[in-house]
Order: sequence, then structure tokens, then C-alpha cells
Amino acid sequence: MTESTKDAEYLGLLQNYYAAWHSLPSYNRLCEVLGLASRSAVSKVLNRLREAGFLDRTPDAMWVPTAHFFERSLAAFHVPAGTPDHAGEAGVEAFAVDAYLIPKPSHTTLVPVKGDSMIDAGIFSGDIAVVEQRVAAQAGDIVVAIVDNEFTIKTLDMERGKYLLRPANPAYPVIRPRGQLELFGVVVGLIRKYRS
Amino acid sequence: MTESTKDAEYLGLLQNYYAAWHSLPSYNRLCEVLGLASRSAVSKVLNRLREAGFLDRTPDAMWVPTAHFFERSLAAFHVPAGTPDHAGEAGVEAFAVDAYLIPKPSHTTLVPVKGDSMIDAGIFSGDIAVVEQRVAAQAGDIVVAIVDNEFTIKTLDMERGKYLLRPANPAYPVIRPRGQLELFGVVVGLIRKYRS
DNA sequence: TCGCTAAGTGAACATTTGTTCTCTAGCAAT
DNA sequence: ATTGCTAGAGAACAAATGTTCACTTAGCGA
Repeated sequence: MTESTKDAEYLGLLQNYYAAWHSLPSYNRLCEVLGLASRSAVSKVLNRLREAGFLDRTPDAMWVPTAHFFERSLAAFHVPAGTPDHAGEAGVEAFAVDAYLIPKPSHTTLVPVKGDSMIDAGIFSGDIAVVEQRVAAQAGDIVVAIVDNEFTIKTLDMERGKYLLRPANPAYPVIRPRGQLELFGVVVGLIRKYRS
Repeated sequence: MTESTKDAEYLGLLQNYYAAWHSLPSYNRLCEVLGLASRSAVSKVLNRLREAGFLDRTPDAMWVPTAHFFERSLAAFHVPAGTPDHAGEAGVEAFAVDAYLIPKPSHTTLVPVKGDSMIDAGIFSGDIAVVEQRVAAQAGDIVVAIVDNEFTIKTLDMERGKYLLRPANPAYPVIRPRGQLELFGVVVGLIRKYRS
């Protein structure tokens, strides 16, 4: 059961539509989106995509995307090294962004980054930090801490048995908490979006 | 115009349903999900949520969640001691990450980054670049280009009408393509994962 | 060339959809 | 109490839904 080229194209169109609207359209709309003239053809396409594992149905028979639907192609080559052989573009594998970045959704929060105190660590203002909430961390972890009632992102370090928060920017001072260090969570990932 | 407590509850139920199925149910199903007996009540709830900015409709009048729908306030979490002023910034719910980063799934590839030639731009070895494949780009864009049969990620710039590729690391030279510059795509996002 | 298969068309169908209307119950303010 | 207001119930409706059927077309191998 080879994945048909045409169906892959249909899947791409569906993914684009879903990315724009966060929802799958009705059959009538699908005719336009997929470039088909009849709803019965749409029905067949959807059933094929379900058999391929990209779609599923709710108990109410509504079409919904599966985890496979959200997988993206991950280029096998590295940048800049590597041998492109880009004609084939072979060796792309599936990659689910959400599952990769957020293994524990219930304990994870996305925190917008403000300020440039971690600029040398490649964390810029406007980035979004993926924060796993927990109370314990190790020296070397990048953490979200609460200092003077404000959230701040810094590298956690230890000096003579006491924790301190180290910025990654020489223009900022090291923070040595007076009492207990209040930890919001550990930064486990980073998201950045370019352009608007 | 106060945000009703009941509506907030309805919104939560909707968010739960959406988290489970990645789709909004039909009115009949919504009656069960929201605990209402009549579809007209459902209609009113949805319209209220639209006015509050959590829902919208496609041109085909289908209900879809808006960006607000996916937002989750930091304040919703228990923060140990104190009320940090997080300046009204809000987190985004986990499953929206994918849609946030990848507006055009079918033209997007994820490319692992190797090397430190873009380190000053906050792009490190091991990061994953979100690359939108296209042939045109503007000066200032970070692009994935093909130079000497190798993929490379650099900032695109123009000098005297000719394109050149500028690294974000003084240790690397500017690349001035001899002939035509071959573009693989434009970097529209970045993903980084800390620790394993 | 002949068939075979799969993909797409177009019409018909009973259901279901979402909307609109009127009506009732609860709540708040006076 | 009475008045107003809103949330929700319930019925009625035209319109749209998704499925099924028989039919056409295109591609492929023998």
C-alpha cells in the first residue's frame, strides 16, 4: 500500500487548511480546497487518509486529525555540512514538533522572554521559553525564578553551597538571592519565530 | 460586558474537548459537552464566546478557535509566594506550538543546524530551523542556501545589486556566490531543546 | 490491444445541521 | 412585590450535510 503521490498532495492541502483555521472544513469546502468536483471523491480521499493513519473520526463521526497529521518532515542532512543530494531529498523523516518540545504538557508552560539578559545563551527578547514547572533544578540549568516578585530567566549556579542566578550577558549582575530561591521551573526548550 | 463565570466554564469545557480531538464538535454534541439541553442555548454560548474573542467563524460559517482560545495565563498556575507582575503576557497552550511555528505545513521542512556560524544570531549547533521552502527572499532574511553543493544557513544581504551570504560570527567569512545563488528556503522559526 | 483496477463524477437520499422564534425560570435592583 | 434582564428550553424550519449508488475516465500490465 504505497503512499500515493496524489494523496500526499491532498494531505498537504489539508494540513495547510488546518494550520490556517485549526479545523477541518466541511465536504463542500473540501471540494474547493482539494480541487475535487464531487463530495463523494472527498469522502474517498478522507477514507484513504484515515487508512494511512493521518485522520480519524470522533464517536460522532466527525473527521479529526491524528498525531501523524501533525508530523513534519525533518531534513536528513545537516547544515552547513553534509552532502545535499537535494534532487532526491531522500531520507526525510517524520517529526512532531509538539511532542518533541513538550513531553509533559500538564507541567509545561510557555513563557515569553523579555529582555536581553540571556543573549549570550542564544535566548533573545521575543523568544518563547518552554518551561517545565518543578521546584528542583541542578546547577547549570536555565531556570525561571521568581526574584522580587518578578519572573526572570537565568542560569542556575552554585557557589559555596548557595544558589545564585547568572545572566548570560556581561551587562547584567549576578543575582544572589537573600533567602530561599523561589523556582518557577526549568527551561527545557526554546521557540523563536522570525518575521511577522 | 463582564466575562461571565459560566461562560468561562463553557470555554474550559470547549478547550478540553478541543485538546482531546483537535476539533470543535457539532451543536448536538456540544449540548452534551457543555451540559445544555437545547441547541439554541449552544448557539448563544458560542456567539458570546465569539464576542469575547475566543471563537471565530470561517467564511463557510464553521466555528473555529482563535488565538485567544489557546492562550493560557501564567496566573492560572500556582506561583509560590507572591503575585509576580508578568505584565499581562500570556502563555500559549502546548498544542498550538505547531501551528504557531508552521503556517504552511506542506512547504515547510525542519532542518537540524550544525556549526556555529550563526551564533551571534542566537542560532546554535543542535537547534532545529523551521524552513519555508521558496526561491525568493529579501535582504535581511535568514536563509538556507546551497553553496558548492552544501547547505548553509546564513543571513541574506545585498551589496551593489549582488546577493551575498553573511554569517553571524566574525570567525567566518562572508560568502559571495559566483553565479546564481541557489536558495533552499527561508528560516521562519527556530526550535531548541535543552538537556536530553 | 484488451481488460482490470482505482480515482473521480454526478445525482439521489434520509439525516442532521444551525438558526430563529416564542416561552419560562432565575436573578438583581428598586 | 414588581420590574427588567438574561440564560436556557423547546419546537419548527430551510438548508446543508455525508453517504451511497451507478457511471465515466485514466493508468497499467499482460
